[in-house]
Amino acid sequence: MENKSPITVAIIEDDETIRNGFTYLINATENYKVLNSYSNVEDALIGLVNDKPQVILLDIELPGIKGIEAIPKIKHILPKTYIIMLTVYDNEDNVFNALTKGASGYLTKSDNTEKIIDAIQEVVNGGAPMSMNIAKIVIKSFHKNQNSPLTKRETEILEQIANGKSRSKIAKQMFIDLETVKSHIKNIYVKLNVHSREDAIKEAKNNKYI
Amino acid sequence: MENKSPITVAIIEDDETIRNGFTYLINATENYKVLNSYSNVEDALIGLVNDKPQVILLDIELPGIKGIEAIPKIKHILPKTYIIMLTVYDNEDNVFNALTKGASGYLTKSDNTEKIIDAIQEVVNGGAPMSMNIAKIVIKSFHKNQNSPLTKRETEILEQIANGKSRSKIAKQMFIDLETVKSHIKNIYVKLNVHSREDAIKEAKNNKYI
DNA sequence: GTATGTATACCCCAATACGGGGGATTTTTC
DNA sequence: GAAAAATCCCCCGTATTGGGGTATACATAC
Repeated sequence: MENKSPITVAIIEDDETIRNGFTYLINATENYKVLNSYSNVEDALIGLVNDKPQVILLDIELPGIKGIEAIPKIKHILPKTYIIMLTVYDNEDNVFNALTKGASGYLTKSDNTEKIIDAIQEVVNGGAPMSMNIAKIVIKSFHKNQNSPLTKRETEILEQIANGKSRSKIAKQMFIDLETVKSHIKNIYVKLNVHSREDAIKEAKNNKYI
Repeated sequence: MENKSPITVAIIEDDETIRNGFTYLINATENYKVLNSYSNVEDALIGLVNDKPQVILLDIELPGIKGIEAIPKIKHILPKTYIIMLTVYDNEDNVFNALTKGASGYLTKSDNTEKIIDAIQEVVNGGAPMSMNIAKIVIKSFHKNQNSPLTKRETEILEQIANGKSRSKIAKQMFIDLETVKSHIKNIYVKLNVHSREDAIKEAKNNKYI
């Protein structure tokens, strides 16, 4: 298998020890090759154009341009490159920001170092490698509150409101009278202790009622 | 370690071969015990009250009440029980429905059978076990379209609209004039070829512009 | 160095939607 | 059979909406 063209990787990580460690580990693995490693995003954006790696390991805590901000910049010059985030912290905002900006994987450095090879393989296969704690955060973000004060019908209507629908559209779509929708909305406002669509949506999303 | 109280599991799966296979596999593993297995949700809902398992393996394709509908019913009687979905299909809607209703894990049966033990362990540890293809679907749902026709400012405003904010609220919050917000919204409508907030939100979400 | 795109701001208008006040009836659920 | 949920009705004044047209400052691009 030694003739197979290797999976190419680039590393952006300011800690020299970690950077060299990963480089060594990856290069020591058959069919994997580190094309280049960078200590900051600014340098990386210049070098990556020539490297054209399949996978980039991207640290979040970097001097200058942060890892999160780097994602769209990298995607801009290398749209097909897979980005795997590396970090010591599992900050929730960072996780969702990185994912919405286009990261394909997210690993915390507490992971066994060897897992990085599996992660690279997985991402090349179209997968989405995540550390256990990251998977937990991601899945939890989907879970709805089982203790919503809203009834089923009220929840349905609030969801439609959150989709920007007017009362009359909601009425037509649900085959009920406009007045019924108004009644439900009034009840929703009382239950959530709000006085506008905006606040109702905010409150409901905060509490994961919708 | 044999004296440690085992992790208790229940199985809801209509295929007898699979059901018995999992039961055997789990019971054969130290510190794991299948309390009961059911071929349908109706029976399970009666028996589970006494079983009180820590983890439930729940098939999606079931006769009568489907696995997805079973989740809230199970959560209702056993709020602390972890539910791991089992299925042969990785249908997207099913994945998101199961997760919003409270499933903690999602495995496709194509997975190596032994992985079920790891998954049970992971879920008990507060994790979120997923098959590779499921992780991919979940992560992909976060990715935004990098080819949005909307400018940065337009995207910001459309996000606020999707949060139910009025033009005037958006103006105040962004420290710009109401008329400026109106101009942006007009441009958004032209670009997305829509004529209402509702359609703009729908179009933007469909294309993952927001 | 001029064209393009972006963000900003202004005016006018008619139609609709909104939030809040009150009350009533039927269907479902426990 | 009591309680909760879903349905429908009327009145009111204010705010919001979508669409028409126009204009300026600024940056970047080519």
